[in-house]
Amino acid sequence: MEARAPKYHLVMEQIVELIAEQEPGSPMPTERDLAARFATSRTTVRQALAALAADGRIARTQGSGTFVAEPDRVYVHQMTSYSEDLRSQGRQPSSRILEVTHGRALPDVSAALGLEPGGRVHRVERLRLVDGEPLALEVAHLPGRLPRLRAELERRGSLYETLREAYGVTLARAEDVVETGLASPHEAGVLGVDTGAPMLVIRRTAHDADGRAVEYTRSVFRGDRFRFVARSAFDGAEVT
Amino acid sequence: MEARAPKYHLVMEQIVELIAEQEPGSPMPTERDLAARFATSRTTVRQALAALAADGRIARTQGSGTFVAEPDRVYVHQMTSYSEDLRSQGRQPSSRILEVTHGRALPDVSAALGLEPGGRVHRVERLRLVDGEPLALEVAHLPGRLPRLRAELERRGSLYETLREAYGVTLARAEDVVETGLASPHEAGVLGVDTGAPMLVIRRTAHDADGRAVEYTRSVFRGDRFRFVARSAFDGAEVT
DNA sequence: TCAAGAGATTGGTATAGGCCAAATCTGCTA
DNA sequence: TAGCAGATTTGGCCTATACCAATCTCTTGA
Repeated sequence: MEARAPKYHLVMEQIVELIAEQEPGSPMPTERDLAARFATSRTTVRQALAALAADGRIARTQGSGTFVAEPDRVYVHQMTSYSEDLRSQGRQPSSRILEVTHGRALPDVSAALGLEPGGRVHRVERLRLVDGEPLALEVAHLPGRLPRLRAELERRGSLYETLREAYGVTLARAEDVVETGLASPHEAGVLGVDTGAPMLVIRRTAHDADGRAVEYTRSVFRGDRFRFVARSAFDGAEVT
Repeated sequence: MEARAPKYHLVMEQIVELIAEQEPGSPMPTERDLAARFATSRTTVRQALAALAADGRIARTQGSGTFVAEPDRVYVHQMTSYSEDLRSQGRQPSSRILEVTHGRALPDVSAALGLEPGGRVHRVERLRLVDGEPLALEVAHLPGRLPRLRAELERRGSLYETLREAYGVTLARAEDVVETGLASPHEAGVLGVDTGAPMLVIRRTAHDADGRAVEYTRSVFRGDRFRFVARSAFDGAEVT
């Protein structure tokens, strides 16, 4: 039942010991040095380093080197306002609109929004930052007529505020499905992570008070930094 | 801003097209065949296949081959009983006790439970299965005196039921922190996934009505199958 | 005919090395 | 002294190959 540990995992553990007493920011030996030190190939070292990077324990910069890192965790509580939540942690949230389009919905989107296949939706792609650093890439899909959406959104910043004030759309309830994903090249590029890095994906479907689906949003958070916090009062629920 | 897509990502997309019309269970070309077909190295093909396996779209068996798979998703709602939730989805949940120990808590555990460093805790390691297939590895840490814990737990199956009925411990509220993780060799072995496969990790801290921490549990779910669902009523919360 | 063993096939892991891209350093010139 | 160009360093990506482990198929013997 006990799986044999691959060599790169052992190397990873050795690297953890190596950096245990190092201050965040301090440089580590190069990949080539680590390979010589651990008498292994550079590829094996790279696998070990990738796993540590996925956990935010090291930061790797091409051309510069690999550095010990303190995981800079961001916690977001489900029931609270994202921005207020971050501010209460002393963080500075901001966001940037990357693209706003209007076109046919892909099958998963139209299904989530209860549209007929190929129905038209507005698509808003935003980058979410904390203290100026990218944290998440969010693509919202919104059905219905939303004239001048980009301008209205740029004026207010908040998508929900925009929906409510500019279009009379008020959200009543939402369902978040949390899962893992691997960063696509596009996501990797805008978030400053590697393609294939583990990400925390949240797919939200929100409905208004009449039960109409008014939003389907897929958000991809950096797995090394983001933590989703859900609280519950007990009724015997045993999630685990 | 657009990152160059690594070759393995392109190969992955080609493989997706290749299997788009295939039935789940149907065999795919071998790694060596795919490498020849896409004029690339087997290592690059393997990277592409690993990404698809992480999403549950293919199943890889050493010595046998690689097969198209239908992601067999399991959805668990935060506010409901795990077992009842699964049964309502027509699934058959079960669990198996792997190990029950009593010893010194590691620093993260003692911190989570508000114990002094090295304080003693009971540790219960369980495998969670759905329809006979491993889904999660769960390690619960429980403070206090819990005599004959293993026997009591084996009698009842449910940890919370055991705590309540055998030890008078009733949980009042819990906080779940959801994050990504990579499967350790141990986790990989018991869950039947590869070391390093992306996992959804839920760390739960539960308190009783007096605010005492009575449980700290880390659960590691297969990222290719497990989805954590959280619902909220709106108060302007904008998680994404 | 069935079971066991041998051989073939296929995925799993690792090595050695090459080449490219990003960052940094060094040296030269204005 | 500052800026720029070139060289160097270091991480990022890929190739070719070898070997091992798990599974499947075929052959042989009882």
